[in-house]
Amino acid sequence: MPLMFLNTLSRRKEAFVPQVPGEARVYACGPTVYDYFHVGNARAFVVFDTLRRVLSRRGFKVTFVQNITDIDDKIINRANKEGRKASDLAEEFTQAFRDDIAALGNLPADITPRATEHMPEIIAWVKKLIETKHAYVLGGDVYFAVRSFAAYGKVSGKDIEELEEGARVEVDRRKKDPLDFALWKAAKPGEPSWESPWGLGRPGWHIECSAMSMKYLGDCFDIHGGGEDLIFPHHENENAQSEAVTGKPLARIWLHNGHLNINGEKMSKSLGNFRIVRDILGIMPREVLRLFLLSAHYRSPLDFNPENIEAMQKGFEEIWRTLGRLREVLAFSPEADTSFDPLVDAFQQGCLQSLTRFDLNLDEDMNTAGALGELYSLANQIKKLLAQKGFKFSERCREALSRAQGQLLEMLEVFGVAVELPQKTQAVLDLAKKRQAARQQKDWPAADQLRLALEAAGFWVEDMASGAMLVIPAALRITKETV
RNA sequence: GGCGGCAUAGCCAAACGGUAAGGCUAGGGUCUGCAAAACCCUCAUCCUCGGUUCGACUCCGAGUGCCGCCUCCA
Repeated sequence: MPLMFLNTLSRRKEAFVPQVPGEARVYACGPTVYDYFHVGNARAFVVFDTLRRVLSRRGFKVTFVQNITDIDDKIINRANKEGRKASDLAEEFTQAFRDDIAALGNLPADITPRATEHMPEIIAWVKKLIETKHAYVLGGDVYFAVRSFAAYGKVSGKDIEELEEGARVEVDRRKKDPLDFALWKAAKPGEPSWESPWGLGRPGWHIECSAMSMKYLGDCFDIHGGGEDLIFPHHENENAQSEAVTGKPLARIWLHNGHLNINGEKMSKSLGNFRIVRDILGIMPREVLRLFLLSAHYRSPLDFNPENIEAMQKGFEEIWRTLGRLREVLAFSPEADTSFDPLVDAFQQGCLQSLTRFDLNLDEDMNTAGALGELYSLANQIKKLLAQKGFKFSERCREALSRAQGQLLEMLEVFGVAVELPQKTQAVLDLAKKRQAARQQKDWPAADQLRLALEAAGFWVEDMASGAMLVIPAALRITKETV
């Protein structure tokens, strides 16, 4: 079964067939560094981080490129407002982006090209577009002529004539066509600028992505991804300025994630209804945020609200608890009793089935929501086996549980969730020992007291029917302040 | 106005023609020194109306309702 993706370009599901067998070259649009990124941005980042994990899991050697736009109107505007140098502002938020994306748990991109470090490549592309008559110079500006590229509109499925009727932008009369967009902008006094054949200036928004993606991934790479609000004009323009020259689409498959809503409305900078990831990670575990962001199919809208987050927190705690129990139980010495072996067979089969379905879901247009269901299903099967009353954990059973533990961790890894259970300190071990002793002597007040002490130390206590006591690290939690 | 998407139980959310995963919540029960946890059981015929089919949540048409893009935006 091949990986399938719904390609924005063709509007249909297509099998993933990379240009170079066994390799996957992926480009995902990164941030414009003029502010901290918000949860809506994070959705895109997490979705495409998951994409590369899925591709890796499927055995592809992935090259993942994510750009950083560090020169742009918004950066200049904010810098001006704050009386700072644009480059300083960009530097600050580039670093913030790197910190936050790591805190989110994303794998670092293989390459994180910055626009300001690729001026020669960008200028070369603009020149090439002028030479091939797809662009023209107006004063110190250079524009792409959309009419020169017959397939303009193919990415977004828009009709060029319709677009013009609805055009809401104020039209620069000098342009040949209202839809023509800037490849190069002449610098205004005081603005950051670079030398070019057209005088001092800076690149337009779209050209950097074309220049950098093709530099690192080639003319026509495998997957290009971003939020659905980038389809037009950003990706449309990126493709136009590339394909006009190369004759090939910039990427074979274009993937776009749906928006993150907040109270039913798109979370966005301009609406002002955004929550920055930096703050959110201060009040909730990143594991919960990631699971939440992947709890709906990537193309569906997803609503960021306290109820949905709380539900995910509960689910995460179950998984955490299951892993905690496994750690405890696997530390027990094996029992000789093998009477439960038939149960073990069914258990192993069930686990394997969950894992298989997990992968099938991911193969099918990266259905993380379906895959998450299988993850829970596996966790439930483990919990049920652990809960067998009087169950003797024979060597065979322990092996099965251990395998299931590995499977669960594998699944979590695809979601970018690495559960690191805190180790029990000597003090905790001592408290646990004392509590067991108190229980054996039926000294209930002491046992309860010790349980409270353990809870204060961050560990849950679970008494098993067999008399054994599990000491499980308490799960990370959302702090009181509601999201 | 143009283009696109979505409508599944109290909430979230899968299923890509064969008779509705999973999570949260809720109710009932079992277990337990207590508490916690755990375990068991219960809870939808899939917006409306037509059509195609042996058979549709899944395909087609119409309607209704949301949402997004068409301007910076992940």
